[in-house]
Amino acid sequence: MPQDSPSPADQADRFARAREVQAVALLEDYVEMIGDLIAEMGEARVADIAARMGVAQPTATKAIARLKREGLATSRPYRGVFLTEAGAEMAERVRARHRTVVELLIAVGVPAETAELDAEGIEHHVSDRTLRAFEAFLAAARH
Amino acid sequence: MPQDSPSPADQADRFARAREVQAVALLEDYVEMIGDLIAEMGEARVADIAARMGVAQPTATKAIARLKREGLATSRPYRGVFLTEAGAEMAERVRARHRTVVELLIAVGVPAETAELDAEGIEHHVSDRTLRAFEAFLAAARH
DNA sequence: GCGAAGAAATAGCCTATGCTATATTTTTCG
DNA sequence: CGAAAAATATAGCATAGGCTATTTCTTCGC
Ligand SMILES: [Mn+2]
Ligand SMILES: [Mn+2]
Ligand SMILES: [Mn+2]
Ligand SMILES: [Mn+2]
Repeated sequence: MPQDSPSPADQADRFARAREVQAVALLEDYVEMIGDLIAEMGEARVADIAARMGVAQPTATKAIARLKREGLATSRPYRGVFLTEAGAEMAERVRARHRTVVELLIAVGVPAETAELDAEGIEHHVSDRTLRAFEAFLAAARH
Repeated sequence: MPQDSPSPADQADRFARAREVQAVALLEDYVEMIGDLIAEMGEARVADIAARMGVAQPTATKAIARLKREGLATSRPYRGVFLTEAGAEMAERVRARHRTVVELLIAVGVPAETAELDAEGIEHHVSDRTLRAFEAFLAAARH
């Protein structure tokens, strides 16, 4: 069955969706990781955020400005970064999805290291519907 | 098993990898789709490329300029776009990976429509190692 | 309490991707 | 053939996300 190709309009919608996802992917990674830092170290410093993201410090500062602009984080000059309620909620959701994606990859035979590496990018494109399917598959696999 | 968190350096590497993937994702989508157009219509016109990508025509023109710069496509003003050998090779690889990702998603219980939607973004983050795991899983699932 | 060190902010630059508006070229058709 | 229409290119603008260099603020240690 050579599954017929999508209509041009459908395909355009898919690409548009992928672009939208991309626009929030960076925010998701930042809030998840800032949540980690607060949990592990009690606070999230700009220097640590930059180090974990693998970017220069001004790059992290600019990203934090965007998080604040979008209501996901708060901070005062020369002080640590905190998550708003919305930010913390997003962090929790993103963290859970990340774990599920890694587990799903491992469950279908991907080596753990590779699963972690690929999941960092894949996770952002996993819709709620797909996430539920992953969870159901994992529940079934666990008997 | 609370799988210990990655070292900051490891995590930074993962994020860096995801950023690199992102930089080539757009090129991959363009070459795959240009290949489709050539196969279906005999040629790839800028207007059709823009329509399928869901972007304005000048946006497509600019992307084509980048494809040319990177040796993946050729074109002359007011004429169609063609893939170079490297471009055609990439298109084939990307097309195969796209199919495998969709099949894998369906195999673990994702509805076909959703699989197509999510795959458009996921595919770019699927490494060779993960792709091989997907293929092995699908082969096994087919008994 | 004060100066050095460290952390964060700011300035200024770059590329990639979007867009709209407009100019130019090719194609079509009366 | 030649004008109108269609397609493509170009100009100019915006935002996101990188960077380095420099300034400013906080913290630490004597
Ligand atoms: Mn991620
Ligand atoms: Mn993640
Ligand atoms: Mn894609
Ligand atoms: Mn694709």
